[in-house]
Amino acid sequence: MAKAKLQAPKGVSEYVPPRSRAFEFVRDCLINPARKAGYQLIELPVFEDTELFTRGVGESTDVVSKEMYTFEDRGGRSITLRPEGTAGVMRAVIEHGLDRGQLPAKLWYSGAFFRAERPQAGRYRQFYQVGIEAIGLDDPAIDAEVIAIADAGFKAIGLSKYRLDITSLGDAQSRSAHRVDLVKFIATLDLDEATKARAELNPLRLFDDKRSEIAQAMQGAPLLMDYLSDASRAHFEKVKEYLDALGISWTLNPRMVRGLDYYTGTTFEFVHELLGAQSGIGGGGRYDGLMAELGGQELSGIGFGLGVDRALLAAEAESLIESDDFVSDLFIIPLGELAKRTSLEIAAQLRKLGKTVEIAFGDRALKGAMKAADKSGAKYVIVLGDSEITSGSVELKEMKSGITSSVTIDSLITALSK
RNA sequence: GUGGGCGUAGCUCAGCUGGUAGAGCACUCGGUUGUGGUCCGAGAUGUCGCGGGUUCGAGCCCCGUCGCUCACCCCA
Repeated sequence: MAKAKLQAPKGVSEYVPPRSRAFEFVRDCLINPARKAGYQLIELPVFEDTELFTRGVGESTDVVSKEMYTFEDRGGRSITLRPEGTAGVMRAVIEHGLDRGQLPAKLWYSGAFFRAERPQAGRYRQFYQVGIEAIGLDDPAIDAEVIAIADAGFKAIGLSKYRLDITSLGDAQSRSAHRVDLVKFIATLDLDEATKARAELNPLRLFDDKRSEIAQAMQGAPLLMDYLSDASRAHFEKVKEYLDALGISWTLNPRMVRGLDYYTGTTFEFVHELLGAQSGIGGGGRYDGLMAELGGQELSGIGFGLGVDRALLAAEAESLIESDDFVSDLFIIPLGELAKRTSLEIAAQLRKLGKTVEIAFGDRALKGAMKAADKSGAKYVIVLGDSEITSGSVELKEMKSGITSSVTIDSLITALSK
């Protein structure tokens, strides 16, 4: 194409019809379980003070060190397009005193997030997540419920070819004991400079390296799971027990690593089998130090982020998406100027009563309009001309059967509701 | 940041050892004066990503460039 042609910025996900319908469906499936569990909407800005993320997410993470969209606003403040949801929710909870009321505070959100990465299948620079956060309760039962809510979302879509990985990162005590031994172990490995630097920032990251020589070398590394304090272990055992009781199958993955520094205790990840390299469709965990880190009270929290784009990709990979699940109740074809006006009135009436109504504007040939009606998937069609308006009755055609019946315009609503 | 693949109509793609573009789908109109799906006919749509080079001649070969895509690092 010519270079003057405008196009979307690199690596963003866009959803246009008809696929946008599937996107909407997937997103709603992921949101509804949270609503049913008493979580309430929190709608936040897509940009925040950069410091929120450097402090909240952690400077050692790739997300913060090289993937943030950061810029200066006109007042010279450093602003960043949100790369994830939890930090912003914590900020708002503290700012609005939601942590002073009934606990836990249970919130859900849905929207766009941004990371300046090299795009690939299932990884976009602007992507969509649905997330929840439960703040102020460290009962293992809520860990299980949070996981169950995510699972219910995926199941509502119809997904089945995925697994749930869980582990516990323990409390601060558990982690520092493990870290000492892990660092010692890593020091015995022969690593390139970049990997060494990464290990220094967060040695756990090496567990997630996909290069086979690294994975092999890490086989004998000490596992955090073996360093859990009694309290952390007991908490984690309970979580597993509750998941079993819920009939949610899980896989213990002691090598699982999450990319954000705030995670503690229970962490989990949903991995889909049919996706490419970016197979994580959702994940989350506890973040018991985050509130305090951001200047709030010492409150624990747990939450998840689910990838809407990836869940859609997964649904398509499992052939779950029906191409035409949207249908209008009625399609009106007006013939002439008066009919056009009357159509608008009829449509407005019926829409007020809850019907989905489309009108074929543009004075096209009747055959073309019928074709458009057919394509739209409308259940019924009426042709509205002068004779119909004067007589007050129309031929209501049921598209599927082709049968028409004569009904008065005033009784359309009852005819459509049959 | 690193590596591979690919750029031809709105979409999916074909285009032979170089001879200045084609199919299917979709779209519009007609066959059928105010009733869709099938069928038949007609029509519209391209600076072959862009720039340069080789050649009598480039969609095809060469160089550059931009874009897309997949993978690595990492993540939803």
